[in-house]
Amino acid sequence: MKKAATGSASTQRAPTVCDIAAGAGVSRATVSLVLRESPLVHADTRARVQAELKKQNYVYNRGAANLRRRTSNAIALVINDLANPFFAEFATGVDEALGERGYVTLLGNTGESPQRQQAVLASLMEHTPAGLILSPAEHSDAAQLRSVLGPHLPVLVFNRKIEGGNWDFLALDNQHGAELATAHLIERGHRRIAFYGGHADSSSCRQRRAGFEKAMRAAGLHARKEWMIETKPSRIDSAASTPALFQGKHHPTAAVCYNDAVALGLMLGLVARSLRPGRDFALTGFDDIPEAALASPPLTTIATQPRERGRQAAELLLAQLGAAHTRFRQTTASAQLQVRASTPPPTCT
Amino acid sequence: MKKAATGSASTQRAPTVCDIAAGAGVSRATVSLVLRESPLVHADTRARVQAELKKQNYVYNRGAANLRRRTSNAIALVINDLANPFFAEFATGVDEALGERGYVTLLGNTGESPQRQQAVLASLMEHTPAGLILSPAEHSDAAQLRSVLGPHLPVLVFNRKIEGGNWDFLALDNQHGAELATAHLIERGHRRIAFYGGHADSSSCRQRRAGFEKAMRAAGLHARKEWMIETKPSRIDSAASTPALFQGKHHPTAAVCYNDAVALGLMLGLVARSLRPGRDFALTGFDDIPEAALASPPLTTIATQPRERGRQAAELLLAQLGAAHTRFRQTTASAQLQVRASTPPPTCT
DNA sequence: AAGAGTATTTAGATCGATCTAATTTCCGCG
DNA sequence: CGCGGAAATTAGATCGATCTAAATACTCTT
Repeated sequence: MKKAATGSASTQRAPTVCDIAAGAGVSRATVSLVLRESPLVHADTRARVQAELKKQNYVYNRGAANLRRRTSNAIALVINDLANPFFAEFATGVDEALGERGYVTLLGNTGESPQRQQAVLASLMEHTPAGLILSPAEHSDAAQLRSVLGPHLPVLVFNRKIEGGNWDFLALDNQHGAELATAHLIERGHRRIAFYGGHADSSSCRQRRAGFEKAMRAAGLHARKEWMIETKPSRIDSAASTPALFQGKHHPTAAVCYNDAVALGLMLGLVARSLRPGRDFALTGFDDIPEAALASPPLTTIATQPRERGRQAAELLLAQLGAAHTRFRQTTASAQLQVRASTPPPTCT
Repeated sequence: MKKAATGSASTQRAPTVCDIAAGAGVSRATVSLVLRESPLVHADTRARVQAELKKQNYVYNRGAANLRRRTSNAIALVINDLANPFFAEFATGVDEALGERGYVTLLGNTGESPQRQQAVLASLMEHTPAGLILSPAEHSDAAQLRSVLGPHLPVLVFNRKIEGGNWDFLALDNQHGAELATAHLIERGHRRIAFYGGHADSSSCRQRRAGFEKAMRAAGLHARKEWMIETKPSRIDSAASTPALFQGKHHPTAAVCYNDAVALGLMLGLVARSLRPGRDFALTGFDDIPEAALASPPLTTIATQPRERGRQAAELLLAQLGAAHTRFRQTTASAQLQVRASTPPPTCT
């Protein structure tokens, strides 16, 4: 009510616990207790302090609090390619789940550059985050990472395993996913099936190939070397590499693609050869990005639910914060087959 | 080299200026000066301190520094829909530009909810960011925002003007963009053109409609009320609303769509009616999201270069930090017409 | 009405880096 | 050799909230 007091506080600088304490006629300590909702303070006092907080439009200063508390409510989230819808969805899920639990997201994007990743992490570490969710850039080095992160920071690695890094890891079930896709094609009657796209030296590609081979073996089929084709995991390169599928005497009638981007590229490449995807040739993707459902024909794919993975990553990390960390653990998120029109039976047997 | 010293520091807790000072035989103040690259300290001393910093693997504590300095290097970035590739690209651009200038991004996502926006902003404000880049949720309230943000925080609003908010504003040239798209269709020979999609009460939709009407008027054509169709700005709802275009006696031969998502949805809706987009019906989008180029047919659209806008937003905000803020200013980013195959001339006139 | 026991409040030190206002060191020159 | 002034360094207070340990205020009980 007293204009002078309110006025001077709001125009000068942000009010502090001191100002509130003075206004409410209590000590700083009491104000601090109210802020942290301690049951120690008397209901009447609490009410008086809270009224004063509102009156002075107080905003809590986490930085100051963290200094003494030695723990913060910020979680660093470092993404290898934020512009990729898959990771944007993942980031959305992380931020959503963290926000619900009262945490704040410190964002960094590395654009697949390990150098930039080091720089970004170093910068974020200065803000003493309580933990880190890292979707690592390709060819990340465990030793380098450990040197920026220090030995104590709770870390959850997503998507790509880091060789020699003992951090908790949330994996997509690449192998099982590819197995499902392959089995689906086999069930539809395909016998000559290729595995198309991806870098064979990336762990996710190796795992998907393994799933493919396992399903083929289980059906008594042979996974031919010349039908294991590498491409960059991009639409463009995938489209350009299409001819590699049709070089020998026999051609495959279907392909399990490394991911949706590759599958969509392959569709373009097929069209360019006057083959109609979903008619003359069957193919599956991986990820279930939004476009997959809208391609023509709609793409049969493996759904990984990136937003859900983001939420899961956040929860795994927060769980790690609570408990004393024992051993590092790996979680594998299951993937589901999403059948659409791109996987008809073969036309000629 | 002395294992005991190094060991005890690294296993106990993070080293502070004190530890470095002790190790290098100087005072905390000197270490602090070295950290801030002050020219006051002697070259030899600087070298000695820096060696010690490296030796103890020191990491700067921004929180502590900010407390005294009353300024931080964190910028809050709050996005209305991070899962949308347009905003994901925007966020990528912001983070990129901020990172280059030594700033760190505090991320928040609101999912178009003004309530969540208030909560997210309140939470981020506790970290005393140096500024805010806000892509506001629909129906954001200026007064509410001002109450969370306080009167002094440098703010840059992106994309949606907030009624009654005196903040710097980076706008897309919605009107001119829509004008370009419309003029392009007219130039191709279309006369019966619809404006399809978006919420008529959103400012960006109003502006795009205004551009559409302006171009129509300029060509002596009439923008029919019944061909101004509202949909949610999503693919699904757009596809479902397609029949609205074909109700009267006369049908449009082309549509200027609110954005790419709407245009891609409309394509689906057309196909469902056995109309071939890019053959029997011409349509344009807005945004030039990556999918636009890969749709079939590839979509003629208005390119807004979201990543570039992100960089621009970051630079505008940082400029505002430097100078004493005078008046609030509006910047309008130009948009370019990107012609692709979705806009043929009309089949029957 | 005093004492035990609980409930509530608080003074003062503390977190880690920075700022202010010195103090100390260094140098050249008379 | 000592003095002035620049260069380099530093002790101690400070930022805002929290913690510790102790003081003060209640409530019963007898």
